[in-house]
Amino acid sequence: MSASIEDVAKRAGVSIATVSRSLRGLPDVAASTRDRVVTAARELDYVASPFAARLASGRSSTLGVVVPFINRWFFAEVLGAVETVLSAAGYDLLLHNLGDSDGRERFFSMLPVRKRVDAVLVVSLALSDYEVEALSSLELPVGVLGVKHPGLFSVRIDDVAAARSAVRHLLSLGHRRIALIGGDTDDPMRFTPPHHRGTGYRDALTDAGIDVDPALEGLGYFTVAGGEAAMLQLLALDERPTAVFAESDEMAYGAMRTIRRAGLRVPYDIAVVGFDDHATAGLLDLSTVRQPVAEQGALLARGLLASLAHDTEPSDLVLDTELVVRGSTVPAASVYAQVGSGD
Amino acid sequence: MSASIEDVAKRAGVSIATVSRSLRGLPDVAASTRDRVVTAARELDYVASPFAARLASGRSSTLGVVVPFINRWFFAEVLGAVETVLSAAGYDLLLHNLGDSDGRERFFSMLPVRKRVDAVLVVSLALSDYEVEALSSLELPVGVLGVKHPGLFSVRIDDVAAARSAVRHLLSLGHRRIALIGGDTDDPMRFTPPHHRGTGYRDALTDAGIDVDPALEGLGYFTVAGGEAAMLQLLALDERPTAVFAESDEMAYGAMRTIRRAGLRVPYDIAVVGFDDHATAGLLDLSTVRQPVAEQGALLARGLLASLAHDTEPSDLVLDTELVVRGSTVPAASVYAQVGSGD
DNA sequence: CTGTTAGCGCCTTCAT
DNA sequence: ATGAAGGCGCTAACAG
Repeated sequence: MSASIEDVAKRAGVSIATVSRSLRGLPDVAASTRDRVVTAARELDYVASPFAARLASGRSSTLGVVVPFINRWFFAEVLGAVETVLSAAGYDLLLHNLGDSDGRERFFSMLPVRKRVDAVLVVSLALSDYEVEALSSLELPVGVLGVKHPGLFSVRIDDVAAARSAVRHLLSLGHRRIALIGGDTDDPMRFTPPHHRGTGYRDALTDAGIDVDPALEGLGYFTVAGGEAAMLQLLALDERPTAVFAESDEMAYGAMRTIRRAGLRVPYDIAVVGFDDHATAGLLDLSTVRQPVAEQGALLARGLLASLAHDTEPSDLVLDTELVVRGSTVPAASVYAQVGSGD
Repeated sequence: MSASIEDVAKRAGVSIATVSRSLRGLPDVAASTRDRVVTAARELDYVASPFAARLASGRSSTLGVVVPFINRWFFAEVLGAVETVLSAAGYDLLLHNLGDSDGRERFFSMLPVRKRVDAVLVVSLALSDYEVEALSSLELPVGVLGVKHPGLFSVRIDDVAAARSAVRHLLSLGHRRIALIGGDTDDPMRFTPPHHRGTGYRDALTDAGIDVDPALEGLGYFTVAGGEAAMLQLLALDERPTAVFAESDEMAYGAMRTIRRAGLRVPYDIAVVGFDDHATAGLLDLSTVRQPVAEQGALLARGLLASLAHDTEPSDLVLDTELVVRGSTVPAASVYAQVGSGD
């Protein structure tokens, strides 16, 4: 077996208590003593057994991170940022991927993070009362990304306002018949974005005095393929839209593809705005709403770590988004005429 | 605090040893006793403290998973599959994302998984001797995905053969001037695919009696943007290629985009083959080499778990790949003529 | 089949 | 500034 604290103590000629104090950087240790201990530890290639330390201290230096689908761009991006923060702080990251509603149910009923993490970070789930209660029963700091819950830490963007700004952009270009490609608000996994971004879309239209037309709202399920299919339906309408707001860039990609396949041009026949500013949005010249993805994850992770260190109160942080106008949006065809007539 | 094993023991009227045995499903416990214990545990909402259990047993029921970049499609896909297997088996997953060569260096020198996992799973890294030695020093089962190392478990595909089949496909269509868009073989992160797939490309050409032309090998860095840039250079050649083999679908997407932007047609002016059968390859009608991504992760995870359970010997599993021909590859223009002339 | 009893390796008072 | 000693909560012989 590898070296234990006692081996180090013997080699340094001190007690195990002093070894513990020295190696953890606690005060009240003579510099010379600490040096001897550190040297001995290095020579023995010693690292403390985390389990023994956790059992004795009650702290686990571990964060539980819960994501709905690890293999989607947004979640992977968040996870990467969280991992960076945690590993820099010497924390372990226990990963839980829900996958589907069964996995979700299993997670919240079993709570596999019980007695093994100091805090939990949940990404982009609209939590039910039951789920919030389950998390609260852990009596740990809990952070949620994307939603606000009383008593929980949160970092998010204002999805409603962000969506509104995207649709307003289209309105300002003269578009009046604007479609929505969104997620399923009845999805069993209950993501937060579909609700909020859909609301922002409708708000913007209403504010502009335009009636909301349910026929213009397609379901894209946050995938490229879904965006493609949704756009196909929209093109089949008697009066097709002149612009589309997709609740994610990936759905926007699908929509653009369908539009072009139908022999129409983006943006001249149909303008498209996405949401996220996904890595390839620039390449595809897609106008979109940029949100700070990694930053949300990093800030939430840091907030939780800070709370563990100083017992801070739950906070709610709302980050800014930014409309990025690229080539996929231009004035509606109808506007050219109006402008030409000097309106 | 929450209930401990002693609370359960008292409530069930047995000793803590019996509680331990009952709850872990060990033999030699009377059914009636076990029932009482299980009931008591449920009533108290008891779960064993993993740290105490780990300290006492020496087993951690935890796997360390190391990925180069969590936010790339391939790794996220693998990670998802691994997580599914582990959580089903009651194992915890400790995630380590290397990110860059600094992170990599840090991981292998500090070995933050030390004393906290039962096995380690490393994804797609060409390990240096030093790194293999570091992993071996853990004296744990180690699995690597994508490469073979003596003494380590591995699951992989035959990258050389797979790449060769893709290039052969182009050759069989009559293409003679075939470009490669690959990863940087000098990349400090040293992925395994660039080496092997590049070799397969060159082998296929050589086998067909075609000289390998370094000018036809572009660097796409496994990103869409990189593929785009590499293709731009290839188009600038005096004699441009009639076909391209990209070592990943994402690079192929970039290449296709550049080709079209240049006013050329895929596949008629330039045929494109990718690698992976990425989720959107079908949508983009890209011919490619399908590899079982999630399956590789799942099999490796299961192999490691099996090794923990039965102390099996390290195994090396090579999974099949499959050439998926779609619309991005057709016979070279030159071939039409030949066919037309009755050749 | 069940109970007793050492540890597992460290942290943390409490003394000194 | 350092040491001694009692847990932390469980597992794993060993008895019986």
